[in-house]
Amino acid sequence: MDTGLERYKQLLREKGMKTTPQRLAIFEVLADEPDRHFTAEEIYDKVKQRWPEIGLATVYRNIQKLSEFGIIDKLNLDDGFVRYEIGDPDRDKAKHHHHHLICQKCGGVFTFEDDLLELLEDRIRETMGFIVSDHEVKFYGYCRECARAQKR
Amino acid sequence: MDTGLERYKQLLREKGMKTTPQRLAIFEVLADEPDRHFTAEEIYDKVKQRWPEIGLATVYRNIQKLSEFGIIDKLNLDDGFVRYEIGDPDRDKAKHHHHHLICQKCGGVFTFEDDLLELLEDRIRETMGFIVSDHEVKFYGYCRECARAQKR
DNA sequence: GTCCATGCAAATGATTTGCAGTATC
DNA sequence: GATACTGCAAATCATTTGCATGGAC
Repeated sequence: MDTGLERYKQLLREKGMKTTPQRLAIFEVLADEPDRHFTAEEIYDKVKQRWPEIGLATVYRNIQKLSEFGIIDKLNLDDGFVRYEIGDPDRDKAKHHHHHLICQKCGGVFTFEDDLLELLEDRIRETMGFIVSDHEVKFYGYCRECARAQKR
Repeated sequence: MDTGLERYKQLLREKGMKTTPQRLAIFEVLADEPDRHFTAEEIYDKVKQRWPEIGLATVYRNIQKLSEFGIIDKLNLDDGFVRYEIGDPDRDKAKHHHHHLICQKCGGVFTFEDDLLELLEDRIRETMGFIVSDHEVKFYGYCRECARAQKR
């Protein structure tokens, strides 16, 4: 399975950055579980299983780079942590058709694919002259499970 | 002009909270400039002009309450500060038809009114069983001014 | 008079930074 | 071998909290 590792290595080379094992391990942790939304600390713990000597600062420094490169996406769930998830490997310059649904009961985070927002972005350009290049959309509410439990 | 002050006082009474001058001053700062997105520190500075003895902690404690009551809205622009703006005084239970456009060049924040998202929310309920009760939508890009400047 | 609220200072906790040693190219 | 990277510890900085005093009801 192509996890994008090679592409990542190449990108590092292009940028004059070195491919350290820690750096690759961090990437792999994110790439291995594309549906999770990792805290820096969670990434740290996960990487530590294979690289016990790694420091938390290294994780922070690298997720920052990863995020700059657009390889991972930042996500803020307003719980005091910045979270990260691996980006879609084959988005050229396409928008993220990817929103987050946050359950206010169980705290679960779900994703929803959609492209309705492009319509909205067109509308924004037309009426405001504002050119949208990215967006972040969060929906708060109750997931299927919790909504069902609530109804009784 | 009805700023909602009276309604706020009444709400405080109902909740068994006291109407201290600091508390009202904080509310007024937010209500006076509905289009601004205030940092806690900014609110503090503003209130300080009339109440020089006020403490920053008091501001934090009160905006937290205000936010719980739904009187002001939290807003995270990912710049390391939580921001606040006064909510729409006559939303009963209506959703916010109010999105934020953030210019990546000048840092300006604009608002855009729209109800297209309700369609999306219906779709989310139908396909995922997730019941949306609120949302936060941010668009990043270039404002009219900066887009124009960029083009040359 | 009771109880909530305030102001101050100290605590917290996620993230950043300085620096000396280490590994990659 | 030069330069970027790491790990550690210390620093930052927004926000929270403890506590004694003060004010609203």
